[in-house]
Amino acid sequence: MPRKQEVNQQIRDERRERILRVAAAIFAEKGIAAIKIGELAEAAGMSQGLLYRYFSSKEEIFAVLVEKAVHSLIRPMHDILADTDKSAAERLHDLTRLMLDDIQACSQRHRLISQAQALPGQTKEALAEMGNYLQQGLCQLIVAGQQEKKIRNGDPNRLCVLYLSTLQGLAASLHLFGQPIRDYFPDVDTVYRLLEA
Amino acid sequence: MPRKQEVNQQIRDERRERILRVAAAIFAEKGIAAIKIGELAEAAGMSQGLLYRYFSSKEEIFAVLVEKAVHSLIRPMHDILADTDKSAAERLHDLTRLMLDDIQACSQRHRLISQAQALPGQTKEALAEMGNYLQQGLCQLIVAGQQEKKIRNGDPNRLCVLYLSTLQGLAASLHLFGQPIRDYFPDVDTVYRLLEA
Amino acid sequence: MPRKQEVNQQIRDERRERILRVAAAIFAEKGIAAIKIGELAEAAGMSQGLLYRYFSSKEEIFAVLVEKAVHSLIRPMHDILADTDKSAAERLHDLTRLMLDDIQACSQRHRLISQAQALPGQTKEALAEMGNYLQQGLCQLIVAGQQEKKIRNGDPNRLCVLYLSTLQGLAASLHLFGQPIRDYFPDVDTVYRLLEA
Amino acid sequence: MPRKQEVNQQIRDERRERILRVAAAIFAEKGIAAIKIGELAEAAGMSQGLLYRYFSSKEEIFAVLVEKAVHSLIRPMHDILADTDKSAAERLHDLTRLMLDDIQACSQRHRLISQAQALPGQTKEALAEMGNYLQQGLCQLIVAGQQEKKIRNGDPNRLCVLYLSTLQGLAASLHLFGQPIRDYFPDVDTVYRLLEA
DNA sequence: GATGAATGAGTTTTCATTCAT
DNA sequence: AATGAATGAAAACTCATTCAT
Repeated sequence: MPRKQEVNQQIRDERRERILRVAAAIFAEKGIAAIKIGELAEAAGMSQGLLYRYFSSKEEIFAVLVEKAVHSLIRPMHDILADTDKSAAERLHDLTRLMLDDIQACSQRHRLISQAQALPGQTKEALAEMGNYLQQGLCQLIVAGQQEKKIRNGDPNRLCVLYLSTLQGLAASLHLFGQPIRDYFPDVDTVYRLLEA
Repeated sequence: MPRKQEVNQQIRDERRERILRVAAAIFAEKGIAAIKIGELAEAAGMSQGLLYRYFSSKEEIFAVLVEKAVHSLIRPMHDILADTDKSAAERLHDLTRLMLDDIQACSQRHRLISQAQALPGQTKEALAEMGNYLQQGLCQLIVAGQQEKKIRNGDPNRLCVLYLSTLQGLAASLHLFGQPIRDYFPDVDTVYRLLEA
Repeated sequence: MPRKQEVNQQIRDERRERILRVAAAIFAEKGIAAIKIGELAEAAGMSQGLLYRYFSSKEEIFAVLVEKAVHSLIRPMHDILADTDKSAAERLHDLTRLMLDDIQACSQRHRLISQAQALPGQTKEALAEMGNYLQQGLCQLIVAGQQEKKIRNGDPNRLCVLYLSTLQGLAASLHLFGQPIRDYFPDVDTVYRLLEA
Repeated sequence: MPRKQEVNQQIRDERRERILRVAAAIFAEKGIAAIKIGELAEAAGMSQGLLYRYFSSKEEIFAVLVEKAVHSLIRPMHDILADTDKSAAERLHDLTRLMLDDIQACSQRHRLISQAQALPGQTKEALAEMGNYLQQGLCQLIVAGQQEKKIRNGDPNRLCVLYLSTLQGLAASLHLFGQPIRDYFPDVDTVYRLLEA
């Protein structure tokens, strides 16, 4: 019955995803504190007991949620860094577009990160690491860009912090105020100007 | 003999402030969901019962906290708008400095706003109003600045959203990552550049 | 300063009465469980602390309230029993009128008695005693009336129970349903018919 | 394997009934104010948490208790009214017997009604409606009985009020004084005499 | 594997009573 | 004597987690 096992595994994966998706939705609507296991199980169309076969605790769900959010930030950054065909300035421009698009598509994912402080130490550390990774990668690009004379001068770390904070702020605003922000969401070039020489 | 009324009132005011201060501190450390009435009362050096003479519920404490945070944003904005002696560009520069200083001094206050979604409808609406007020005031200044040819062209609302989001993002980052961010906190001119012509 | 003491005592008496009056009013409106010391003190126009100089506990207030209600039932009964000039039948007729008038004037007082079970043992016993006293007195009158051939035959205790329950029921109904009952409140003769030969 | 749905429902129903039964018993012994959720849960042999799966609040338990009491009054009245084979006088006699028997069997149920004032507005209104229904039905019968010359003359509403109050009073007395009243509980004919021509 | 009833520890909230002034 | 702030014990209520079926 190897076929059966495969099917089983697929069902398991789907369910896991569903739980995470529903959790993200509830979080988006009411904040992290409002995620109740009961509500979550119901919204995911399963019993509470079953939910515990997929995650060992509520905290774990949060942790995975944050981890996924983190990866969705790291992956594009990684790709951009690896894309050595382009100039640093071009890559920063690409990164900016990527991020802005992603924020508009799923602002809650980004916002989730800013609530991670409520989580246990391990997750927080992972988060800090991710922050460092992002910052370091970005710094490299900025330094390279500065050498290309395409990126403005100044401490690259400062530029980094400003740039990343701006992105995070946009995600938060978008989420908190919704349509009014969406209507006036800044375009790539406006944000990129933060970095431009 | 009963205590004199004014003395009483003074004590009341002090206690109320203390509760809010302690709540803000706990929030800063562990997030809004972690504020337990018991812990709060203990940290404020009073019984739980007494705390309920000052606030009718936990929710009310949150609401007041957010409201105060909102006012601390609105007031400086208001002052800047009223300061008609200066040019629009100067005033925007001043506002930027004011905000950055305030964020560095009390990032949790700013961050609190981004957790307001957990609150009941009324508070959320007040928040949205405040957002509108800020945005409108800022837009006026930006339009005026554009006429002075000191502020870059483009839809003023878009600039607004970007500018305010950047500030909020800085507050969030500062809070979330702490010292690393503080070390590279951007200076006024770097942020102001978002607006500059 | 004997005059001063007299005045003081008068003030004390008035306050005591006021507390009881207010307690009775709250009870009337919301039931015995709803009497909160804080509310009571405020409605009586004094501080909670002062209230405790007049009554040592909430329970005591209830006890006194019930006791007063009991006495207001016992006294007329006593008077009627003592009024040996009239025939038993006449006296029963008088008693009926007295009771009905009193119920209409202050139904809550009567109703209070039926909530006395919530009170401590002592008060309950006093209540039981009062019940016995009423029943015995009434029985005497009924037996005398039966000898006069003016009161219907049958076990006098049974008649007693029925008669007293009817009065209590009228008080309860009046209180619970208010005006609709007041409009159709039975007259003396209709009730007296329960006893009449 | 999950329990079968019908079995589950049956367990639920039984538990719900048990809670109500225990609540009624505590009420009977100590009054409505004395019902503590903790005590209730323990007496019903379940945890407090479980109890809240059956009733959303203490108030709701009261409300249901009163509602059930009300229905147990309305149903027999309804049946009697529908029993058109008999004369009005016969039906009133039947109703009287029914009521007296029920009062002796479960006086607390009747007494509960007189504590309904402690409940929220909605329940109180339902109660008033029930009062009206009873009164109207009874009035019809009385008027019919008067036409049959079997029921005494006089305003039927007044007779109604007196009759229903008498029954309520008997329930209250029975409960408050217990055995002494039970020993001398009036028989059907004695009470019926209130109505008889 | 799946259910949802059951638990119980933890949290908020209330309120009679006391106490410093 | 008078106040009303302060207490603390008790109550209501919530919810993550476990467990019998």
